[in-house]
Amino acid sequence: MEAAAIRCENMVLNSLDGHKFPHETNSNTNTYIGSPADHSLINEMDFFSTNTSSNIIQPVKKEQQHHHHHHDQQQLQLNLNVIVGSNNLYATKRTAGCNGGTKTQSAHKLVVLQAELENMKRENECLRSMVTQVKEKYIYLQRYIEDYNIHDTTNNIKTINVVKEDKKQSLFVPLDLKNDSRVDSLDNADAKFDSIKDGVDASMRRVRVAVRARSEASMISDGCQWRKYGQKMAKGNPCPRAYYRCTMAIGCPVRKQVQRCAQDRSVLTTTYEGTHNHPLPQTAMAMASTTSAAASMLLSGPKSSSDHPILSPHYPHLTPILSATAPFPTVTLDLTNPKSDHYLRQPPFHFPFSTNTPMVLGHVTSQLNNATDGRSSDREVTNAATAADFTSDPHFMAALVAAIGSVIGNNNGGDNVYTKNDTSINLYPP
DNA sequence: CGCATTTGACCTGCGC
DNA sequence: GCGCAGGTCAAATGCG
Repeated sequence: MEAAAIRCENMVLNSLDGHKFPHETNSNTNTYIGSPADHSLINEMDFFSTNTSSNIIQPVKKEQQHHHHHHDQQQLQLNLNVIVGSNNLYATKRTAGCNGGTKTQSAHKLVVLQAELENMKRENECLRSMVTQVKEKYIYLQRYIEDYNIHDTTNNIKTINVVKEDKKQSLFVPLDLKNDSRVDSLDNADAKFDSIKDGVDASMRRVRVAVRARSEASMISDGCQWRKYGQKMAKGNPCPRAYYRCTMAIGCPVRKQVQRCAQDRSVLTTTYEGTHNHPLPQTAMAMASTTSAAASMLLSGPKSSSDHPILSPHYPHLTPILSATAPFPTVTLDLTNPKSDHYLRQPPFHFPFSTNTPMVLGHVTSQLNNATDGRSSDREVTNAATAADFTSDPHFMAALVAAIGSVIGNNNGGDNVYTKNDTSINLYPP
C-alpha cells in the first residue's frame, strides 16, 4: 500500500514534467515550491532577505545542502505543506529567523502570504486536473481490457487472471478520491472480473461426463483417489447415489457420483464433473482426458455441421449425446449394451478397472442420461443435433477413443487410430 | 489415534 | 411462498 502510494506519487510528479503551470509565466515575481521550472529544491523561504536585488522570496541554499539526501521525502513534505495551507508556512517562516518586525513588515508579510496562497490554490487545481485525467485514462483502459476479455472467454481463463492481477498491481486510488463515482466504477469492474472468472470456472465444473459400465463392485477404480462425502437416495431409483471428491491433490475440484441403474442393478453409472488440477497417473489419464475434452467441447459449443465425420452413421455406438434430463450438460458413454458384438469382434472384452468381476464390454454407445428416471423432454430433440456437432470435434473424439481404448484393454499402442483428416475411428483394423 | 465413512441437517435451485 | 429434489457439510461413528 505504501509502495503503491509512493508509485502513484511518482506517477503524478512525473506527469507534471513538461506541464506548464500558470505561475511559470510570472517567474520574475515569485519562486514557487516544487515548481518544475525551478528544480532546485527549496526547503525554507527567507522572506526578509536583505538582498533587495533578488526576488522577494529567496531559497535558503544552506538548508538545501543539508537535506539534499532527503530530496524525495522533503519534496513530499513540501507538497503536503502546500495543501495544508498558510498557517504552517507562517510557522516555518518564523523559525527561519523572524524576530518580530514592525506593522509594516507584518502587512507586507500578509500580502506575500496571500499571494502565495492564491498561487498554491492554482497549483492544486492543476494537480487535481491531472489526477482526474490519469484516472479517466485508467478507466478507459480498464473497460477496453474488460470488453476484450468478454469477447474472448472461451480459452482465456489465464488471460483473465493475468489481466486482473496486473490491474490490482497498477490500481491506485487516492484516498481523497474514493468517494468519486468513477472510482466506484473501478470496484464494479473488479467485481465483473470476478464474475467472469467464476462463471467460467463454474461452467467448467458443471460439465459432466457419465460412464455406464457393468460392475459388481461398489465403485470402479479409475486411477484416481476418491473420498466419499455424501450419499443420497435419488428419486425414482431405490439404489443410493454416492458422492465422491478427488483427494489426489488439495483443492482438486473434480467430483463424481456413483449410482446403480434402477433397471439393471449390475450397471454402475459413474458421473465425472470438473477437471483435475494436478498430474494424473497413467491409469487415470484416459478417463480424465475424456472428461476434460468433453467439458471443453460443451463450453466451446457446437461446431459447424458441414464437417461432420463419417463415424456417426458408421459407428453409432461412438456417438456421445448430451443429456437432456440432467440439470447440467452431460455426455454419457454407455459401455453395457451387448449389441457391441456387431462392431467389436473381440469378445469378451474385460474391463480393466479393478473390479472383482470381469465386465463384458457391450455396445459402446452414448445415450441420453435418463437411465435413472426414464424421463424425456423436448430438450432431447434439440440436443440431439448439438450432440451430433459435438462428435465432430477431433479433440474430444481422440480423447474418447483413448478412454475407450483403456476401458476395453485392447489399446495396443497405435492401432486405435483417430485422425482429424479421416474423421473416423478405427478401433479394430483388419 | 488418525483417517475414512456414515448420515442427518442444511443450502440452493426450480417448479407450481 | 411453499414443497421437492439435488447437492454439500459436518458431527458422529467405525475401522485399522
